[in-house]
Amino acid sequence: MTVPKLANAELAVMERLWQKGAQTARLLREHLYPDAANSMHGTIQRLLQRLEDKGFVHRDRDRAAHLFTPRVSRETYAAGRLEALADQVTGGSFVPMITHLVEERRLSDADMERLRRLLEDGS
Amino acid sequence: MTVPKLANAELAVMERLWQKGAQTARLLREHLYPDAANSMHGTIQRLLQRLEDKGFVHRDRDRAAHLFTPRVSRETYAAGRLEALADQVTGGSFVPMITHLVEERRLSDADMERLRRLLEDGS
DNA sequence: GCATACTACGACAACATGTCGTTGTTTTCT
DNA sequence: AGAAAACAACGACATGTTGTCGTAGTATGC
Repeated sequence: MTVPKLANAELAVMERLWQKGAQTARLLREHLYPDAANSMHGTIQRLLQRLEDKGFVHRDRDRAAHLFTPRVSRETYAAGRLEALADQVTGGSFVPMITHLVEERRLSDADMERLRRLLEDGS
Repeated sequence: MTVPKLANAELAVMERLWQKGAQTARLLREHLYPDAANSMHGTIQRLLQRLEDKGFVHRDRDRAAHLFTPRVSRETYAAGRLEALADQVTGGSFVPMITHLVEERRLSDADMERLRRLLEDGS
């Protein structure tokens, strides 16, 4: 699997990193668990370690409190999961999924328009 | 969750049902576990029951050996999962994912062409 | 009526996930 | 320097899901 799947709590951490770019474990905890049961510190550490193992974050050990940076962009993750989904369900092609969405009018007009432009000239 | 996520073994059953349209538990077992440890019968039953619980198959009890029919099409499932993915990762929009795929040239020329036509006139 | 095939379902091992505690190290404050 | 606070590393565990298997009961066919 090129892009491993993330669990909910892991994704919540990545979400914050995608927004902020670089955070310490403490900052992440304060945002994700505001009512701060202090035990949650260990939880964040665990999640960050697993994310590091999976190659999703870079850990900067220069300072006392490590600084974590996303290594996989949201777009890369999303596209990777989409590829995995396509491989699993539609033999690797995305068209059937998109087709179905278009037919059921699940795509907004704005989305349709942006896709058109994207496919026309790549702009 | 509108379209529940299926586990691998469950998906393998649906895969067969999508191809064949209607199958008994026995037929499914013979295809999915050809080396037929007979115990696998219980496994198939369990999987089918869970699929029924999730609303993915219809169970026809008229005959002795129940006949199972898919209730959710492959396209509906794929699109549903895609929606769930979009909700989870890109705030509900599909465009960022597709954009990324196009930019990385992960879409075949044929797929690009089919998408263009689809968006142009819905054909 | 008996053997066969099937359904229904409880149980379990394996695994992933989220949480928490402990231990040792580094930093900070006085 | 020395105590207190913050932090990293990691083992442990409860929980939920998944795939598998066994058993008990029921229907079928000979």
